[in-house]
This record gives sequence, structure tokens and C-alpha cells, in this order.
Amino acid sequence: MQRRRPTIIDVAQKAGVSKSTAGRALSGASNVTDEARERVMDAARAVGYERNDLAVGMRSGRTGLLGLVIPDITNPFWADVARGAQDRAAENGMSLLVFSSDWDHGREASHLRALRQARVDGAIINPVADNFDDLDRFGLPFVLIGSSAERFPATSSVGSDIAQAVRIGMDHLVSKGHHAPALILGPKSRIARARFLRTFHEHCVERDIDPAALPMEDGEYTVEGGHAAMKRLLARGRAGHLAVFAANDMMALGAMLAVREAGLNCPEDVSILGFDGVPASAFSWPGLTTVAKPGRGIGMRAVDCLFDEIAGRPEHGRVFMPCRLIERGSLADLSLHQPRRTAAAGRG
Amino acid sequence: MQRRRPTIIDVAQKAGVSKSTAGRALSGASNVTDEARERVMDAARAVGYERNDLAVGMRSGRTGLLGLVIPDITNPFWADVARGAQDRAAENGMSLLVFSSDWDHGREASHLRALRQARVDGAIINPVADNFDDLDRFGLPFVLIGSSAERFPATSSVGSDIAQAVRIGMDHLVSKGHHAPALILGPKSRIARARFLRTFHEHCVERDIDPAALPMEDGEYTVEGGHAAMKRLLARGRAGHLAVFAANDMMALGAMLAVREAGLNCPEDVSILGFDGVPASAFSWPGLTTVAKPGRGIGMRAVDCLFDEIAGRPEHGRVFMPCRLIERGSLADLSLHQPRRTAAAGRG
DNA sequence: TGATTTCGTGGGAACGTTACCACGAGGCCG
DNA sequence: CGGCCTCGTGGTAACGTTCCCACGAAATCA
Repeated sequence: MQRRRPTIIDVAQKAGVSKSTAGRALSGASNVTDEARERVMDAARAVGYERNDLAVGMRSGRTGLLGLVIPDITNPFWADVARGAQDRAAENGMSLLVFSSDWDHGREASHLRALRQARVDGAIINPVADNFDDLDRFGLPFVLIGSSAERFPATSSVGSDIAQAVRIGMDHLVSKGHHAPALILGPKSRIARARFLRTFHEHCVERDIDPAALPMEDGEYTVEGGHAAMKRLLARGRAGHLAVFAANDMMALGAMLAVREAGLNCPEDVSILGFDGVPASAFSWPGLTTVAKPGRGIGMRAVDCLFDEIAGRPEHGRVFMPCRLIERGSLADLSLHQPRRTAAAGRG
Repeated sequence: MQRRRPTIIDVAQKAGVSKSTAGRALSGASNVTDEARERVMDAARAVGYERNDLAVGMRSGRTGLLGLVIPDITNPFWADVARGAQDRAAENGMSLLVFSSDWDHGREASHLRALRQARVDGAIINPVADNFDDLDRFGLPFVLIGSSAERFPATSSVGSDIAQAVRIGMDHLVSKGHHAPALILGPKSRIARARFLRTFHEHCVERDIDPAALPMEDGEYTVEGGHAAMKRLLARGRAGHLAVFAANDMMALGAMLAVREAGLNCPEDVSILGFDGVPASAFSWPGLTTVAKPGRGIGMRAVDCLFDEIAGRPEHGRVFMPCRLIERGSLADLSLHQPRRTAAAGRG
């Protein structure tokens, strides 16, 4: 801070106009002559002027800053969301403050306060829990993201279309000859689990399958959770080929491990379908077939919705973005014949 | 922006003091009586006052904002760096603006300008290239991170200790009986490659090995790059067991694929050691033994160094943070006997 | 006791930009 | 020709906090 930076006053003096005219020219306002505008732009370049967003924000109420509060930036899904948000923000000349909440109330509250103090123009938030008091009092435009956003039906939100995802997953299992797959579910307290189950039930009803007859286990959304659930499934015994739809990729990868430990092979003996599309799923052996969530798309769309919120345009309600199937090698094809396993089939 | 937010003037009025006294009490200054301070704090609570960082920054020159410019937030290593930086910033009541440069000059320049306009207190930057003009003119305190920082020896920087990493990798290979491993290197233009090679040569000299006699291939730091390099290594023919030290985990994972395609097994026929510690390496089969870079530690340390830069304390020069070995199942143990492959050994 | 020092308080100005309004010149219309 | 309207320009004040200095009271010292 040793050297004073050039201000609009310096530009105005060099261009021979008032600071009002200089400000108008620099901000692209229409009520400036082309001749004055050019003189101002030249002067700005000559003195090395760069706008001071603090001063702009003080007077105009707009800082050009957006906030993003997600559970953990090192989680690949949330990193994708952040990437999409970054890109859309940058396209619109805005900058993104990124915070990791670790699903902790206190951290979330602290980050929300930091955003208020920084006077961000708006924020994208994956809410920690049914913690609407803090959000209600946030006092700035915001858009919710992720499954937990469903707890706040009156607010603008963006998430994956879990119903569509479960449907394409189930359809794909059926197309491969797996008509009665087992399920590995997430914890009972989680929103995503309820929605996964609901769609699964609908699918069964449409195809005259009794959902109660299908094996189901649950656990945490972790490798360990999936591993333990798969061990329990295998301990029930299996009549021929077993197909499993896991609630996320980490669980699916853990399940693959349990299969191997039981002396069985995936996909020859046990087929496994994941849900998420984390990068690691490309490197298991065989590569995991999975239904990928649109992380980056969610980030981008959330920024779009946030711009609408900031501009006071009508609310979007809840936006569900479609997922997509990534086929690799973890599902046996029982529909026609048993394909030979090749390296090409093993990688996505 | 419909409702005016409480300001220090409101707090001062409610507490019956001047705005100066209110400001001093709220900022923790010592020249306020305890009685006045308490009255001010109660008043602030009662009116719901929260500091306005824009106003603070305008007058004091400090915003409480830090910038982080990395290549890609979805890259696990850089996400770890960001996580470390976030945590350290949050511990110190500061907020982090995060940008992805995609190794693009224009993007980097644009992000640096955004940081200047936001009047951040300082920035942590993985420089895109030998682009020192922009950095020299950045005009704010900064700390460089990553290998490309080595191009700017006069500035404060934090990175992985590649020499130490190569040394523990080579020592580990030797301890497993792999005395003359092959190398899969990154592209010739990359700093990390040069340092990797230099340490490798030192290691060979210390152990009376002729480095020129060891097989080396190179490629991009990608799965495909590693896959192609390994195919070329295998095409040279091998006398017995082949051990390979790959320049990063993606290349190592690609190399594992090439081994499998050649009808060989890892680690029975070919041992592979990676470098990076990306999460996906835990899920290959067998799990990849690798030398992990301290991403999170780098992020944290960089914030510490940046605080020193901001405070005008003596420069740190270049800080190299130690890497650590993650042992999984991709290295055969030729030192004593051939261990049986078990699931426990396959996972990290 | 008087002079000096220290401490707490309050008031004004600064920070850099935009919002807002007044004014003059030029053009248009009745 | 006079009145009205539009456009471009410039000046003032606002935004919310901290920096800076002046002042009065109390304590300390010679």
C-alpha cells in the first residue's frame, strides 16, 4: 500500500473532464459523447487506472462477488459444482468466494456471516440441515443446491434429478437382463435415500415387481459403508447372478472389494451399478458403470438462477438437472450372451 | 437492498457514545473503558450490527479477502491445496476467492485483475508460465505455489519437495528389491520433470548405477500419456521383473492398463510406483503404491507465508514440503520372498 | 502548587466511486 | 420568436468505517 493507485480523479484531470464524465465513460453509460469517452479511456490507460470494487460496492450496493458454500471442496462432486459456478461467474465478470462447511452448523453460520460482511451480491449454498432460520435471515439473494435443498420448498434451488437417474439406472439394468436387482442404500436420515427409494418403488410398480421381495441393505455413503452392505447381501446367499444398484460410487467401489474378498468376480458373478460419476470409478477393475450427476451443470445453472434472484426476476422454484449413464465394465450382459471381458470394455 | 442495515452510527446512538468510541469498542482497541465497551457490544447485539468489510477496506486498506489462482479446482491435488488454504484463511477470519486458470495466460491475467479490483489483502498463485511481467506488476502481496514457481526464484513460494519425494520413492523401490527401475517421465517442457530427473541421477550416482542404462519413456501427465509410455517400455522387451516409477498417478494408472492389455500382471510381472496421491489410486486393482504430495499442507503453508508477506515480515524464499509414501499393492516384494496378494494388501 | 504526561472521548475528514440534481446549450414545435 | 424538451456536463453528497487530531480530566512528578 505504499504507492497511491490512480483514481477516477486522476483520469478526469488527464482527460480534461469532470469526475462525473470520467465515471460515466468508464462505466459505459450512454450520456457521454464518443469524443469524451475516447479521451477518458486513453487517459485511464495512460495512468493505469483500475476500478476499485470497494468504492463501487459502497455506493452502488454491488460488489461483483458471489459466495459458494459447499460441504467439501476436495469431494469431486462438489469440486465439479464449484468449477461450473466459477466458469459462469467469470463469464459475467464476477468473482467467487468458496467455503467448505464440512456439514457443520457453526461453520456454515460463520461463512454466511463472512458473506454478509463482504457484501456479496448473492450466494449459492448447500444447506447443512433444516437450518432455515439462518438462511431466512441471510439477508442477501441466494440459491440452494443439492438434495438437502428439498427441505426448503419455497426457495430457488438446483439439484440432480435423482428420479430420472434411478430410472435410467434401472432401465439400463433391465436392458442388461437384471430384472430384480438388490439395492445398497444410504443412511435413513438422508433426503437422497428417500427419493432414490421412491423412484425405485415406482419402477417396480410399473413392471409388476414386488419391491419388498428385493434385497436391500444400507450404510454410510462411504467405501466402508458399501463394503459392509455388500458383505451382508452376499451372506444372504444368492441364486445365480446378483445385480446391485448402489446409492453412490464410493459405496459401489466398496462393494466391489467385498465381492473380490468373497472369491467372486465382478461382473461375472456380481454386477454393480454406481451413482455419482466420481473420477475414481474409471480406475477400478473393471471400471464402474455408473449414473453420473451433473456437478458442473448444477454449478452453472445455480449461478444463472442467482443472477435472476439478484435482478429480482421471478423465482425458478426447484430445477432438477438430468444425470447420464457412463457405461464401463461392472455390469454383466445377461440379455443375450455373456460377453468376454476385454480391456476395452473395462475402461470408460 | 430494501432495508437499511444497522451501522456504527446506530450502535453509537443506542450505547450513548460517539461513533469513534463505538468503532474502537467493536474493533477491540484498548483505549476504551470496559464499561463503554460493554454498552457498545450490547447495543451492537440489540440492533443486529455486522461490520461492513467494504467500508473497512476503503479506509483501512484491508478487506479480509485472499485470492487463490490454481489451474483447475476439479484436479484433486489442487482441490486439496484449496482446502488447506480455505481452512487456514477461515481460522484467521479471512475469506478466499478461488479461480481456475486452466493454464491460460489470458485467464490468469483476468483473474489477477479481478483480485486487484477487489482489493484483496494478498494472493496465492500457481503461475501459468514464465509470465513474470504480470506478477511483477500485480501490486499486492503474493506467494507462489507449485513447480512452476521455481521460475521466479526471488519470490516467496511453497511447493512439494520433489527431490525428497523421488528419494523416498527410489529408496522404497530399492528396499523392495527393484534396483534398476524404469522411468515414465512427464513432458520435456515441464519443471517437475527436470527436478525428478536430477534427483534420479543423484540417486544413481550414490548407488553406482549408470542412469543412461535405465529405460526411460515420457509423455503427457495423463492416463493416455502413461499408457503409451508403458507400451513402449514393454515393447523393448524385459528380462524378468520390470519396475517402473511413473511421474504422476494418472500416468501410473494408464501404465497399469497397458500392463493388463499385454497379458501381464501387476505386481507379479510389472511393479508400478506412482507420484501424487490422487484419490483414484486407492481404487485401482491392485491399489497403486504412490508418493503423495502434501496438497493441503501446501495450501496452509502458503497462507501462512502470505500473512508474513502482508505484514511485511522477512521473506521465506522457497519452502519445500515433504511428501509421504502411501503403500498399497502395486509393487512386488523381491527383497525376500514373493508375498501372496491379499485384499488387505490391495487397498490403501 | 504548577507543569507535564497519560488516557479516554468525540468530531471531522478521508477512502473512491456512484446517485442525484441543476444548469446551459441546442433543437424542435406551435 | 418564445417555450419546451433533450442531452451532456459538472458539482455535491452519500455510502460506513477508520484515521487522525484536539480537548478535557485525572494522575504523576518536580
